[in-house]
Amino acid sequence: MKIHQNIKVAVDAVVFGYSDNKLKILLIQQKFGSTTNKWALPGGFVKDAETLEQAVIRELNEETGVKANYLEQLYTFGAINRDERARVIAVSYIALINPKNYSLKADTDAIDAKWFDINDIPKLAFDHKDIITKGLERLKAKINYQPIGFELLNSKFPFSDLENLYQTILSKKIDRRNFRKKLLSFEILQETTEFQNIGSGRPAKLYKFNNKKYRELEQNGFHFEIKFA
Amino acid sequence: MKIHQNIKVAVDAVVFGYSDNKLKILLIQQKFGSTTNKWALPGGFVKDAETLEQAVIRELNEETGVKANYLEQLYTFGAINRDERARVIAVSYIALINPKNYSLKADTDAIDAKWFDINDIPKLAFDHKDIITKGLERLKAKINYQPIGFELLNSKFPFSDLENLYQTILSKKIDRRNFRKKLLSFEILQETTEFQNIGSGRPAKLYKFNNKKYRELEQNGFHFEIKFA
DNA sequence: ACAAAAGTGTTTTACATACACCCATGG
DNA sequence: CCATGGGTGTATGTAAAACACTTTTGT
Repeated sequence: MKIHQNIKVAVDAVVFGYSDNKLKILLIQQKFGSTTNKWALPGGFVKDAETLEQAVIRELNEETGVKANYLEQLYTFGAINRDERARVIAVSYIALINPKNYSLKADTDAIDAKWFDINDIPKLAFDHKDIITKGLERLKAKINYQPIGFELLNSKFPFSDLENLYQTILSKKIDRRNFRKKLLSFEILQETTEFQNIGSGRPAKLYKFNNKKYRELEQNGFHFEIKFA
Repeated sequence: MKIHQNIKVAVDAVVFGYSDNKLKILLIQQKFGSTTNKWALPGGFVKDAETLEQAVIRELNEETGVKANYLEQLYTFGAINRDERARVIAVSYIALINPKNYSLKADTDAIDAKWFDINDIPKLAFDHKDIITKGLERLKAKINYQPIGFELLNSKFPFSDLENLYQTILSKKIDRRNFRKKLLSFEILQETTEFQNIGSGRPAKLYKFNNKKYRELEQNGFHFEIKFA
């Protein structure tokens, strides 16, 4: 096969995290190199002997030290001049992680990694802003018909966390009673015996997402779906 | 930028058509070359100076002579051995066309192109079967929340065509009265004064999809959505 | 007159929405 | 006892689902 093609393949990850009731994105900064000082999505070139997914996982680990619980291909960006240095197409992914589970290795020699509030993203390299926009759209759409929000929370969480998560991501108020009623009706949340005590207010009962139950229900044709006008 | 990467980038299209009340897919057959006799999705390598989308459009035109009204990126397939000859990643697209608008140029020297019933797909090259599966999933999901079905029909069509299209793609019976009521409630269908007379039965009034009206409504927050258990 | 497809309304059921007060704890 | 956040039920509105007969044409 003699094809003369000079296109490089990269992967980039839009990593979402949730903490302090805010939706965040994980960005890195090359401390040295051609794009110094510009923040960018974690990512890099795919190796000849690894799949796209392996490449994202590897790059994420190398650059930030995190491992995503949830990883999903987002979109492939192929504009001709998205990288001025060469023709590079970027296969992008979205990842969900719980920031509390990792301390970013911001101390390595080459790279700084930080969480940024989704509403306070700095100027980014390449077309990474577009990738984030697309990623956010996907996230907003997806939490309505797949129970992926749990990936952003602690494994045991109070109902209010889940509620705030949805309100934050969708940027809208949701009635507490209706939300709770709906979620509980799915029977994929498991009540624990534990409580969380913040300091003021009544302690909140903690729940767990029952993934096994969810998969069972899914098999039987159940379809997770939330609709809040 | 010195990256030693030996990965080629290709595009492939899952082209859906609808005729004789059947959902079809457009496949090509290399008459000569390494994959002779195996049917495959139309597609090919991306040129250095064209975008991914331009590449699909070009390949589609070269190999089959069709031009898609609707084209949407589907997924990027990056398994390591999906093509035994080299490492090739495939950015796949789905396209919708009305087969009646094109006669396939099955007469060219190198390639045969044919419509295949979705339920009667031959053995395919590479992982093209997987790509079709993914494409079909996307199509099934998407006709429920975007008015793309019209792209598969004549610009003026009887209600029964639309109804059959949905029933065929979703593989389920839909109540005629409820379907009609729902679609009409959106006010994106324009009644024409024409009728279609098949030969037996009462002639059917023809409708047009009012794209302009749809875009207006969309702007005002309207969201096309069909739900049939 | 009959076969074939188009066209048409009403009733029932389920789910989404709207809405406000009491409870348990810490300070 | 007050501030803070957690927990709960009901009534109303709206859209989905179920369901069968009449109309228009060709033969």
